[in-house]
Amino acid sequence: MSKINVYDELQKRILSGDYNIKMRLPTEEMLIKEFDTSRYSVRKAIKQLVDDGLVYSVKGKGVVVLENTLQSQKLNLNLGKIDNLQALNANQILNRKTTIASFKLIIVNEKISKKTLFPIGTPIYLIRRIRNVNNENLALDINYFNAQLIPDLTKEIAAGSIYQYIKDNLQMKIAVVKRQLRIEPANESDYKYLSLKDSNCVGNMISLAFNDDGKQFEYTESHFIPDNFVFNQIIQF
Amino acid sequence: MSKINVYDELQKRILSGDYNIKMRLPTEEMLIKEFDTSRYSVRKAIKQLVDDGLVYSVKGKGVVVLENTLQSQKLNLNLGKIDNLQALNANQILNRKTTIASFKLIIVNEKISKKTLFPIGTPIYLIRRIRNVNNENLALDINYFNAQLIPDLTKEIAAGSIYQYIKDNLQMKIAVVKRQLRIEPANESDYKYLSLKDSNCVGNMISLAFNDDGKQFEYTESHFIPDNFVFNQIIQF
DNA sequence: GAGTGGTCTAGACCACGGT
DNA sequence: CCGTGGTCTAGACCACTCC
Repeated sequence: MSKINVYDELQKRILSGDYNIKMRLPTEEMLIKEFDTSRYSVRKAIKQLVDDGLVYSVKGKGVVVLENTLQSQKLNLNLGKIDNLQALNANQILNRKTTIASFKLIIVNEKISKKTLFPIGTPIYLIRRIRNVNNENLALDINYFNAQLIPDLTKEIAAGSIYQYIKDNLQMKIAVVKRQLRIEPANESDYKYLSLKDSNCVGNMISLAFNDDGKQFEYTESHFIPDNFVFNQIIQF
Repeated sequence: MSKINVYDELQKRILSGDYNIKMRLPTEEMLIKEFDTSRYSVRKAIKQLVDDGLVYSVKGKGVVVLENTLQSQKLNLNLGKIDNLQALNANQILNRKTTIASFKLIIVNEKISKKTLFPIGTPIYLIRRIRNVNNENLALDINYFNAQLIPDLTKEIAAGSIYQYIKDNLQMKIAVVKRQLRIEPANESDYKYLSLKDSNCVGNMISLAFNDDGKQFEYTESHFIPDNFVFNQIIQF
């Protein structure tokens, strides 16, 4: 009999409501016995469930199952881990298209350096891409890629997935992405490129991406039209 | 000689640039020796640094220090852990005021239940509060508190901090808050209560709060005017 | 006081990166 | 191959909750 994964099994039970009545998980000791494993493994699984926002550990009390796990899970279809466009609601997108609005190789000056955190003098690809879904221009991505770390970019690559290129062709590992979201008045190019309709604001998601050498290889601003994306967060106290 | 905290010490060194040149932390074994502690404690400290977005662990390679830690830390003055208003940029707020726009005790109907996830029939306090900072109405909070879990609310309490009341008077522990942020067209009450100026959009931060029994005691929508708050996130791959 | 999760130690083996 | 971080086990003690 092969060992089953503690996390998968507990998640399944929680989501199917097996623990809803008493609002508690079995104690660590009971889980150790049931799954015939060590305390380390049980605690690792519980830690994952806590990160998912399904349960909460209380010292001296037990592991509490949060209410409305099923419904509030919908809140938590986390904006994926890959491409920036995935910040959009990815449900049944029928027809998506990427258009290159501009593609340049430039050198970082003081102004750009201040914004992107790239050192002055760094060569970078500056790419503006329009994300069209079902005939609406939902997002304008303004990418700054360090050309020393991400060399030989072309319009053709940019029309597809640059992240795919980074992983498959350059075999570079993406380690961490830091993001900040703000709401801003739409600027000239937002009006030009986005299907803003009556809105005069955009969401601006700023991303800094780092590879596994700790080097920042990307600064990106994604300008989104309202009503088309969500941003989730779980805070533990 | 009392033991120093591994996390605090490593964080201090990273932020002061001690490891920037080689972009690596010492190996776990070296840290175990230096701090005269167990591998568990060293790994716990590193885990915290990873969560802070300061470093990244790579198997077979080491713990890599991310570039621009100081600058991108600014990105990461995480929207605090307490009251919803802290989603605002909290720098040097001179003069803040809360005004109660409405205060009602109502019973959850089907429509409200669908939105708030409270069961139909639950008594709730429905409170609308205007957050005024330096003579601008920056946010409109629409709170739904389960009146069985948060009893005896008054306008006076609501004019101050309800979270303070929950913790100090009710001695209830807040366990988890799940949040979702969207951008929406401003509605009638947004125009009425907020200093929107020319903008016709608001940020809408939806919060579900749970106590340490796993019960959801709050559903809140915070409507913010643009340009006045940020939302941060760190994603590990 | 009994039972719970949180911290910590000591040790083993595995999987991956770079030489 | 060696050195790295990742996983896992077994066991001890601490801090908190609740009766």
